[in-house]
Amino acid sequence: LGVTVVDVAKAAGYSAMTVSRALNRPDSLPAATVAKVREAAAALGYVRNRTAASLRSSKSHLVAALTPTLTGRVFVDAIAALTQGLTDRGYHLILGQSGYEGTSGDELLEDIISRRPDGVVVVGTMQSPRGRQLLQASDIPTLEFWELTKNPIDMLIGFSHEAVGLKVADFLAARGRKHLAYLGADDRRSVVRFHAFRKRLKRLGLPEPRAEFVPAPATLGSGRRSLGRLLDAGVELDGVFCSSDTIAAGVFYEASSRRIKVPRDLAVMGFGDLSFAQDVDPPLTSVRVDGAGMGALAAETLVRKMLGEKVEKPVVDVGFEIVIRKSA
Amino acid sequence: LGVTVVDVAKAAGYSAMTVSRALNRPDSLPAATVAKVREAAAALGYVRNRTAASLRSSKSHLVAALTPTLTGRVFVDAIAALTQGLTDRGYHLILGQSGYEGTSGDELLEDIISRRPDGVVVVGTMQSPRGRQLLQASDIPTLEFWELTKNPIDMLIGFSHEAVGLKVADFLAARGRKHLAYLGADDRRSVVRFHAFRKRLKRLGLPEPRAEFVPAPATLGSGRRSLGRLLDAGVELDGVFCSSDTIAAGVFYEASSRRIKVPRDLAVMGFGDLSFAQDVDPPLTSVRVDGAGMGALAAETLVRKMLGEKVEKPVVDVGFEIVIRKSA
DNA sequence: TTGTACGCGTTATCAT
DNA sequence: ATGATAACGCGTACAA
Repeated sequence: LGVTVVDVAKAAGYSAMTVSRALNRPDSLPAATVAKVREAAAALGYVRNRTAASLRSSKSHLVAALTPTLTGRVFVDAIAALTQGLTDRGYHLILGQSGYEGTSGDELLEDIISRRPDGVVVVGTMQSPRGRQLLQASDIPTLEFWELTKNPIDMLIGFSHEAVGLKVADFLAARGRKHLAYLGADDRRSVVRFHAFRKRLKRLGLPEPRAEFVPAPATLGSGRRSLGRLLDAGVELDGVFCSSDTIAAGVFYEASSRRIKVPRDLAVMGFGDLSFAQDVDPPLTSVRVDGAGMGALAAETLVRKMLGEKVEKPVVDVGFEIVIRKSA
Repeated sequence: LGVTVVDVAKAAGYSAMTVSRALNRPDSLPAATVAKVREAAAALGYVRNRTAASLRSSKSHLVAALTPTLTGRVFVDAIAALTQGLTDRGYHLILGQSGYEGTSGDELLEDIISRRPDGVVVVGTMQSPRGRQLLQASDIPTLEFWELTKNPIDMLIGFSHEAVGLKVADFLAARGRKHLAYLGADDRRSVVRFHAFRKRLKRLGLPEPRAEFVPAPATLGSGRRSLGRLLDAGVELDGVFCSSDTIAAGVFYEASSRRIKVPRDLAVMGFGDLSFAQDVDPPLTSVRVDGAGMGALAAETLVRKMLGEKVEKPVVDVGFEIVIRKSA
């Protein structure tokens, strides 16, 4: 592994430069030369050193992702697609978790920048002012991911959690539901959906919705218990909007154990359209978000920018879709 | 961002070397010197360049993870814990997905090695001979993760999928179940569990278990349909072992819709002990694996090795546990 | 088509 | 306690 281009050059009877060229841009040399170099490289077990290459060319071919603790199926799909898209284009993804409070977000960011990534994906949005400044000063192409926000640093791919809340409120209201509740995790995006949900209901002249929040990540059990609490408190209810399909599944269980019929007595909406949504009883009406698609688009967009091409649409709202099944 | 140690040195009235020392090993200098250097660095917005540092010191502080397409909750927990453990110790994780067949596994590996990671985590085990050779030749500390195998390259942290199959067979047999089936995804580890399961049943003199495999990742729906197929075929059944809790949930649904009582008529065992296992009806008996614990241990072990310390137990079987609830 | 000289930013090493 | 020098391995820029 201590083999360098110079060693390969000697073995092949060329100079280091020719080796470099043969390996990186084989088209610019006679096939014969390339062949000899490749042979020598293989014989010596040469593996190029991208650290050195990065230093010299100031291109790291590295993209850093800053994420809160990864959780949620759709989200994992998105990261997987992002990773794949980058890998396919010759980039590697390095992961930085901003979730835990061990390192402050800004420390993490500086840590990341010290690697001189060619691009950065910020999941959620960069809150800290110093962080934003650091990113802009470094003029590293930056893409915010997952949620639409008002002042993107540069590129942004996501969907509007507020729009979700509004649309679901309309949807349930249009179906004649009046006494609604929101059951969700307490992460920020879920809270945003709730506020929009409430706001729209108010505008529609419907009663203030009840809300039950539980610590993320929400589980089936917490959904079950959330509904239980509401019902035990005697709250009148004919529809619930859950912050995840998992919670909705819990609602199904609790409703069933109390002989409450879905959707007759209670309309249930989930979020995420997980794979099981179509297979539960009744099939779950949910909000679908294309995580994998977002990840792939993010990879493509970011790479384009990193290559210096112009990105025609730096901000993309990928939207969402209400998948209507039987539960609401 | 073009600020270098030399710039900081000038501003602080020292040499580049002193700046380097002040930033990296502050203890080795007078506090006053360190303070001045820090001040100058902050004023100039200096962020160290680890690419250059890596090249010179041949320590990248990078760990590469080679994973099949990430799927499964427990598994994601493990990766999250691994990332966190490494980050806390000053390393970054770079992700390489071996799942997709776009790049061959070996290409991916060479790509990874070109970054000169200080350590590599192979999820699952390195199959390809050339891959193994590449890793051993490079003498990069390597840790195989997730499943116990016979010839680890070096370090290994995981559990025995074979042991799971055996133990579950014993468990169901001990409870008097005789006509068993295995419902699972077709990934390799699931298949290993099945073979062990069958082998042990045979030794116990029980009938050959039926098996239904579906393409990974398995969903609730596929579990539901798998059971349906067996039942439609008139197979006699008093117990099933599922390759994931998700499949088991599907079995619950199908059983319920056919008026089959769990566990009276049918014992159901899951795998993974996902968060919902305790909240379904009846609570699901499952095999628990401590993903987060494994990830944390892997980080600790690998870092120890990378620092040149001796790793007393290079191979750790973290085991598993059957969590007995009501479904079996 | 191929080679030479130099520099990327840092740190190891030896000196003072 | 601090500095001078060189070197890590590669690619840019130019030359031949």
